This record gives sequence, C-alpha cells and structure tokens, in this order.
Amino acid sequence: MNHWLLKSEPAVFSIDDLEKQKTTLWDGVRNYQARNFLKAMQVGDLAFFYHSSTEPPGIVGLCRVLETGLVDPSQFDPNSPYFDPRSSAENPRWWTVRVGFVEKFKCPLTLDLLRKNFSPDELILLRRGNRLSVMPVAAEVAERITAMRASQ
DNA sequence: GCCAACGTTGGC
DNA sequence: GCCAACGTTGGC
Repeated sequence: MNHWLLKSEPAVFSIDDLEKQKTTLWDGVRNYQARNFLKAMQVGDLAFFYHSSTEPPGIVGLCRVLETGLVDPSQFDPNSPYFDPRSSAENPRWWTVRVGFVEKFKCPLTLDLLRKNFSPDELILLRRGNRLSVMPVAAEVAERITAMRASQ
C-alpha cells in the first residue's frame, strides 16, 4: 500500500465536506506531474488530506483511494473552470480517482509542525516553491506522520 | 494583499 | 527548442 498527500483549499473543498459526502471524485487536477501520481494510485492506498491557503495550513485527516483510472469529467464541461478544449472523449487528457473519508484528525498537523519534524528531502510538501497538489509520501514518513497524530 | 516560485504559452 | 511574458499557487 502506498501513501499520498492531497492538497485542497478548505474554502473550495474541506475534510468536513468529505466527511459529509463520504466520497468524492478528486477532479480538477491540471498539472501533469500531479496527474501522473493520480494515475499511479491503487485501490486501498491512503492519502493525507492537506488544507492549503488557510490558517494554519496542515494535514487535517485521512482518506482512502476507492476507485482508480477514472476519466475526469470536468475536462469536457464547458461550464467548468477545469474545462480543457484540447481533451476529447476518445483521447482524454486528465484522469483521477475517487477517495473516501477515513478520519478527521482531532488536531491538525500544521505545516509548522511538519517542518519541525521532517526535512524537505523527506516530504515533497516542504520543498521550496512546491506547488504540487498530489504527491507521494514515503512509507517511513507516513508512519512517522501517523505517530505524530497519535501523540497529539 | 504581497510576492517568490513555478508551470505554461506562444513568438521566433 | 529557446525563453520572455504571463497566470497561478500558496505561504506569509
């Protein structure tokens, strides 16, 4: 099983929204590196849910990959901000997964706390200028994150 | 609201 | 294929 980190602005979609909805299609990713990580996900993988552009930013919960290899429907919707006129049904450009709510952390693991416990080498999130919204988390790092959560 | 960092676009 | 211009991300 692999671990991932998914970024979302809570004003757009939060861990509370996921808890209410139970599952969601992780659509709207329009970056090739992030898309490739989405493609590499497998059913059963766990993903840390990260809130960005909020105070404080941080990991706020956990979700699980339920379905993989899904075509992102928003690329075909002219009314969607994620519409991509270069995509076609025969040759879709953007792929995604469905994730399900697992848990919301009692205390968020803030970006500040993550910086104190991990190096930028260990956690892509912490790398200078990082803007990836979907990224892998090494097993050993995921274990330490989970341990931090437990000790809060 | 600022701005550094980065990805994408498009002229050449 | 280069690279300047531009738009976006996201922490602060």
